Amino acid sequence: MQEAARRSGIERRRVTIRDVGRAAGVSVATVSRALNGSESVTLETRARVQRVAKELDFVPHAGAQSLSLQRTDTIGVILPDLHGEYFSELIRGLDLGARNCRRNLLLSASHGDISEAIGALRTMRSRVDGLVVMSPFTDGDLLVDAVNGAVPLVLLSTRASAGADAAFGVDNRAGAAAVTRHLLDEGHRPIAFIGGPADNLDAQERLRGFREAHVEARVKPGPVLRGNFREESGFSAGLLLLQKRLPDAVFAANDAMALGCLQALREAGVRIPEDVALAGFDDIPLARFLDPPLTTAGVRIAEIGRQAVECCVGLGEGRATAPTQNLFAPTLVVRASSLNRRRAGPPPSPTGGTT
Amino acid sequence: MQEAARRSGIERRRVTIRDVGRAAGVSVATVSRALNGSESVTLETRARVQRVAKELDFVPHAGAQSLSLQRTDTIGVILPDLHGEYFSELIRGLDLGARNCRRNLLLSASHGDISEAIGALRTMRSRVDGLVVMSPFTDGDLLVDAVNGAVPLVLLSTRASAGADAAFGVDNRAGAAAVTRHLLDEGHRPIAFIGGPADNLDAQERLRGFREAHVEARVKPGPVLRGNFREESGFSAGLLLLQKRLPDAVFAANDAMALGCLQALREAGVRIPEDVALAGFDDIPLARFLDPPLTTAGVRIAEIGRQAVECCVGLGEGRATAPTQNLFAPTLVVRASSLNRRRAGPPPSPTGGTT
DNA sequence: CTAGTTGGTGTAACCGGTTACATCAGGAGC
DNA sequence: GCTCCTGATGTAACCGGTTACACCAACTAG
Repeated sequence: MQEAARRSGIERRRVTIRDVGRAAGVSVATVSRALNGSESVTLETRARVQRVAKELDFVPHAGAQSLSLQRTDTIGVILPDLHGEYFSELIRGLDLGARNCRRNLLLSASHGDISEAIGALRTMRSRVDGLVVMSPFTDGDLLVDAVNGAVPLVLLSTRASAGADAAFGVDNRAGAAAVTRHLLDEGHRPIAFIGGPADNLDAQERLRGFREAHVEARVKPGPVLRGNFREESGFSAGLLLLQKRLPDAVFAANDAMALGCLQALREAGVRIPEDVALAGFDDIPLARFLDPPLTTAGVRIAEIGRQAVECCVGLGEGRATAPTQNLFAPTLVVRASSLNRRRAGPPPSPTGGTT
Repeated sequence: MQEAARRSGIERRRVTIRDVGRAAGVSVATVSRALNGSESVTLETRARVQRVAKELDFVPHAGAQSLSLQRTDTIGVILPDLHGEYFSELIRGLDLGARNCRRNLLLSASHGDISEAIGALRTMRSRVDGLVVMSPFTDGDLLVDAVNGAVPLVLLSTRASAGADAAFGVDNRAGAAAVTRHLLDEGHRPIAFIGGPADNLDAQERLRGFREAHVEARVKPGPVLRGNFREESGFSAGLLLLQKRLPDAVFAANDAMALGCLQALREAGVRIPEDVALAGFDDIPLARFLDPPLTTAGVRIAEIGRQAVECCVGLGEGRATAPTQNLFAPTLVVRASSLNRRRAGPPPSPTGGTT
C-alpha cells in the first residue's frame, strides 16, 4: 500500500490536519473549524491553530478536500489551439474570470480534433467544477454527451446545443455584414472573400454575413476562396487572386489570413489600398501595426472569456445566471487598408508598391 | 446508454466504483484492477467490467485517486502574464510538454506581483505534481520558500536559486551582444538602448550584453532609456529620442518596445532603417510582418516551455533529468530594419518616410 | 487421498479532509 | 444542591478510490 509514500527514503511526509491538531493540542475538527472560519471556536484557540498551521506550513490536500466537499474550485477550459493572438487574448480573459471567482484554471488544447477534445473532456470531467469549451468545428451535442451532465458546460463559438448550460459567441454574421457594407460604401466592387474552414461555425457565419450584405445592397459578390484561418492560407488565396483580374477589395474571414493575403499581394507589387482594399476580422493587436493598418471587425475576446468563466462558476453554484445564449456584437474598426484611394495611375507593376 | 442516467431526475449521484462493482457482480478491488490493467484478472471479467463501466459512464473521481495515489497528473504553471505573443508561444510549448507526458496543465498569472505569485503557489501546491514558474522580477528563493519542497519546482527566466530543482532560460547576454555586434558591424553608432524593468532579470542581462559588446568593440554606447517591456514604453522612449540628436540605431530590449519605438519614429517622419536602424529581442511572430521587418534575437520560446514541463514531470517521477541549469542560445535574425542604408538625402522631415 | 501451490477475487484499511452528533464544563434558574 | 442550557470541543463516519492481505477453489505432487 501507499508505495508512493515511501518512494524515496528522504521523502518528506505531508503535514496533515492531524499533525496540526496534535501540535496545537486540539482535535482535527477544531483545526478544520479554526482554519475555515467557523464561528464556534474561541478566539484564542483559533489564533493558536492558525499560528501552528503556519509554523508547520500546513496546506490542505486538495484531493481530500474535493472528495469531502464535492468541489474542486477549478474550471476546465478546452480550446482548439493555444497559439496566436486570438487565443492569447481569450486565455487572458479566462484567467481574469477565474481570478475574480477565486478558481483555478485547467487548460487544454484539442487541436481542432473532436476526439482529442472528447478525450480532454473525460480527463477533466472529474477534476473540475465546470467546463468552458470552444469547438467551432463540430456540433455541441458530442461535447454535451461526453460531459453527460457531470458538471456545467459553457460553449464558446460552438453550434448551440440544447444540452449545454450556456453559450457565448460573437455575432459573426452582423460583424461580417458590417465590414462588407463598409467596403461597398467605399465604392469597392467586386469584393473577393477568403473564407475559413468549411466545418467551422464562425467561418460559416462570416461568409453568410458577407453574402447577405451583398444581397441587401443588390451587388453581385466577388469570388469566394477557401482558407483555413491561418496566415499561409491567406497567402495562397492572395496568389490565386493574382492569377485573374484583381477584385477591388478582399475581405478575409480573419485577420491572420488578411495578413497572409497582404504579403502575397505586396510581393506582387500590388498597392494596398490604392489597388486593392483589404479587410479582416477579429482585430487582433497586430492589425493596428500592419502597413497599412488593417480594417477589421473588433471583438472583445478577453471579455467573452471572462464572462464565460464567471457564468460557468455561477451555474455550478446553482445561481441562475443571465441569458444562456449570448452573442457579442463586433464593432467595425475602419483603418487605412480599406479606404478608397484608387488612383488613375498605371496598373500594378512588380516594381511599384510600398517600400 | 447514458439515457437512463441522464433522465434520472435532477439530483444525479456520481457513479462510483462500487456501483460498477455491483452492476458487474464483482468487488471494487476487481473493478479497480480491471480498469487499471492489473494482469491478475480474467479476460472475461475484465471485459465485463469495462463494458459495465462504459455503460454507466463511470469516470474515477480525481480527488479520490489523488488522495490514494498521492499524485494528481497535473503540472502547475505560473507566469507573469498570459497576454501577448511571447506568452502565447510559451503556453503552447507548455501544453505540448504536458500532452507528451499525459499531464494536465493548471495555469495562473501573477501579474508581475510577487505576492500574487506566492498566493498562486500556495493554492497550486496541493493540486499538482510539479510547478513551472516564471518570475523574472524576483529572486527565486522566495518561490522556493513558498513551495517548500512540496513538489518539484522548475524556474523559467528567473534568477537561479539553489533550492529550485531545475531552471531554464535564455542566454540574454549572448543574444543582446550578438544583436549589438551586428548593429556595430553595420556601421551604426551610437546605438541607443531601450531597456526593460529594472528588477527584471532578462532585462538586466540584455543590457549587460549590450554594454559588453560595446566594450569589446571599443565603442562608446549611446543613451540607455528605461522601458517596461510594453509597447507604450517603447513609444515613449521613441519620443524621448526624437527630442535630441537621433542615434544611428536603436536596440530595444524586446520586440514589443521596438514596435512602439518604430511607431513613434515613423510618426515623426523618421525613416527606418535609412535614418535610424532598429532591432528588438524575442522574435515574436509579428516581427516578420512589420514594415520594415524587424531584426531581432530569436528565441525558441515554445521549445523552452515544452522542455520545462517535461523536466518537471521527470523530476516528479524521480528520474534524474538532464542538467538542471539550461540556457538556450538565441539566434540573431537579421531583417531589413537594421541594415545600413544611410543615404545622403535630406534629414528627416515630417512628410518623408515610408508609405 | 492429503498437502501444497497457484491464480482469481473479496474484505477492509488507508489516503486527508469535513461535519453530524456526542460530550463535557460551567453558569443560570429553581 | 440539582437540573437545564449553552457553547466549545472531541469522536467517528463519510467522501471514492487503491491495494495488502485473507480466502478459496482447482489443480499438482507425492
